[in-house]
Amino acid sequence: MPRKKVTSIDVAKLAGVSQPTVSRALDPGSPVSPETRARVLAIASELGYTPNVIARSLKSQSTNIIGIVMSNLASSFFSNNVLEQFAHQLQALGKQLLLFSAPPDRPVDEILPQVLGYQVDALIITSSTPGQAIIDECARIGTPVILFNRFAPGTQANVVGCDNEEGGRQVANVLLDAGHQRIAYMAGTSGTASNLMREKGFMDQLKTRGYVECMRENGFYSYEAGRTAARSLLDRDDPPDAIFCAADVMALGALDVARYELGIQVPEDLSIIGFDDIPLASWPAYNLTTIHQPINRMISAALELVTYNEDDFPIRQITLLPGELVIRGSARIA
Amino acid sequence: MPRKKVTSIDVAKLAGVSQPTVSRALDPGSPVSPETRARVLAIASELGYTPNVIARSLKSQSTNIIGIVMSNLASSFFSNNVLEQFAHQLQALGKQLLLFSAPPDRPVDEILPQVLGYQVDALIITSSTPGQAIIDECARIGTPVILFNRFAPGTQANVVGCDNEEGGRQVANVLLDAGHQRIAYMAGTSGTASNLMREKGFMDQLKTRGYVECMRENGFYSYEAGRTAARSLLDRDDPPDAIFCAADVMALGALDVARYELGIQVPEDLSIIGFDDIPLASWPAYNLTTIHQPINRMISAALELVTYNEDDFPIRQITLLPGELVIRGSARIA
DNA sequence: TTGAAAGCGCTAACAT
DNA sequence: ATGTTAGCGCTTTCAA
Repeated sequence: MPRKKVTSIDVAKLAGVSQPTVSRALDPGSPVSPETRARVLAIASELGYTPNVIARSLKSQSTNIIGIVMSNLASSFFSNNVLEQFAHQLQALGKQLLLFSAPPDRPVDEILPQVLGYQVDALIITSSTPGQAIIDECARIGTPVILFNRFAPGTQANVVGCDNEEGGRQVANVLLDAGHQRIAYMAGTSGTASNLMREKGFMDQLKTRGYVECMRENGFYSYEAGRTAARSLLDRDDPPDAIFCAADVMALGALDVARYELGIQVPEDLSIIGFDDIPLASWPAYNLTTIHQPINRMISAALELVTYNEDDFPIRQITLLPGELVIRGSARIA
Repeated sequence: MPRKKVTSIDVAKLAGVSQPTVSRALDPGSPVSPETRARVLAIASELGYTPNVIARSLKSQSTNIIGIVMSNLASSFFSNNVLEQFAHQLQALGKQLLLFSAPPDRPVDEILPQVLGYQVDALIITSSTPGQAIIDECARIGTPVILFNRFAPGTQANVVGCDNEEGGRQVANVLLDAGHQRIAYMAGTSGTASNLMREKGFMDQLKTRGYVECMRENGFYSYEAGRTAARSLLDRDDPPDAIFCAADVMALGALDVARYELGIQVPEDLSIIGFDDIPLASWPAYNLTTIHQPINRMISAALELVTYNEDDFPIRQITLLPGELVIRGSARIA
């Protein structure tokens, strides 16, 4: 038995037809006589023939492959949900995901040329923001780029995300409304648009309402970073009575440090609010008050951009969907 | 500006060389005069030329794409770690991951032909076990298949996994050693090899040591299923004083139900032991005693199979790496 | 309805 | 060291 894939030529020979006829028989839209089609399909299935998608792509200039660039897959507890949703929805459309895991310390631009080499039909980027050059190149060759929860000021890329800035403002409001006096912001991975916008909305709104001396601690989107940042904040002489964490996973770290390392009562002595509403946030061990990202609607919006017609291409779209405060038990608020 | 990818022909024209020379200039191993190579590379980078991997694959019969089939990406808290590791390691080898998310309720065999259509160089399967026909087909065309923590009795596929059976035995031993009287097994997703083997090792060892009346509850690899199963077990007239959960994520659900719904002291009144050692297991809110899966070594072993030489193909390999009991605070054991 | 022919962009064999 | 030629497996004109 030869180590060889079955090709349409093999099927054609056995069926006594030409090779293109095999192609047509497999394409429901093509005109083939019912008998021929039946015979070809029978032989194809008998031989276990599967069309070579690579060859088809070369000819048809469309791979049905969507490139997705992520980082934090293991640590954020948010990306994995996003990824699974994308995978399911795209598979239903007959499209596949080519996954690129971006090291958080290196610019995406280094791996994007590689991704484009695979002739992906679209590119979803959920890690850091790519440079202008790459985005221009994608526009030139007609490859849609969707920044998912990433914002690239001044570029032509499409953006789908949660309205992070408004989310930050909401948190500022509820904390001030509840009478918190010493408020802190625990930042996420620096340079990410999500962190920038959440911080901006939060800080701006605090200032607007006359609260200016907000504490701040650098962080990173991970549980451990949340723990570290929480220690810094809570060891101060004037520790905060409320912390807004840029992501749920950091908030969980902060909660654990407060409760199990420092013996601080949450929410009695300290309010903690997160952002994302990951599944863990609702578990009773945490019961985290947070801003819910409308992930289903965000995915749907992204998918529309993935599949839009090339003619629509030059239209740049920015879709920011509102988050929603989910009140649980980690914050003393009205 | 034309909506068209730059091809090697474009580069060739501008450089005043033939198209194959462009190919050679980009391949460090090919003989090209230094001056020519420099000129070609300069022009290529100026035009933003990226080789078309699809075309290359068609010719070279190797795509550098590895197919990976997963389910539970969002819910298990284990798969996402596996996936990220694979992605990183494979990228370092210049290979990419084509991700297929398998619906848990449908057989993998339905999507595998589709995967093979992409001419993947290897196939990693971490969801359910594929049928014999597909595995034979892969063997015939020389595509390595690696079952990751899945076991297909009687097939020729390669297997890499944790020694689940031995892990189950270890748990049986420590629970009996500590004098537990009413022991229960909380099963994972039925039909998965991991669940089968863990249960077998556990039950067999209990019996060997004279304990026969082990309770049992059906479950599924998710937090919610762990909660549901825990309620069933703990609502019994003779509730268990120890539960071995087939996966950490179920154990976390069980812990939360015990503590927050039923007010049961863990580990004083109930011992809970999991399997996997996911990151959450070490968080102080859970502090779960569990069997650690040697995920790094499992990934390495799988990667060796992914990249092995075709000549080695017929050698089937089964690699079972030992897990390790990690003693934390959720079980009253010696 | 079907077959013949061309070609997607690249690599590999051969020739120079 | 470089150019010429062929061909990977498929889809897509174009004829018949």
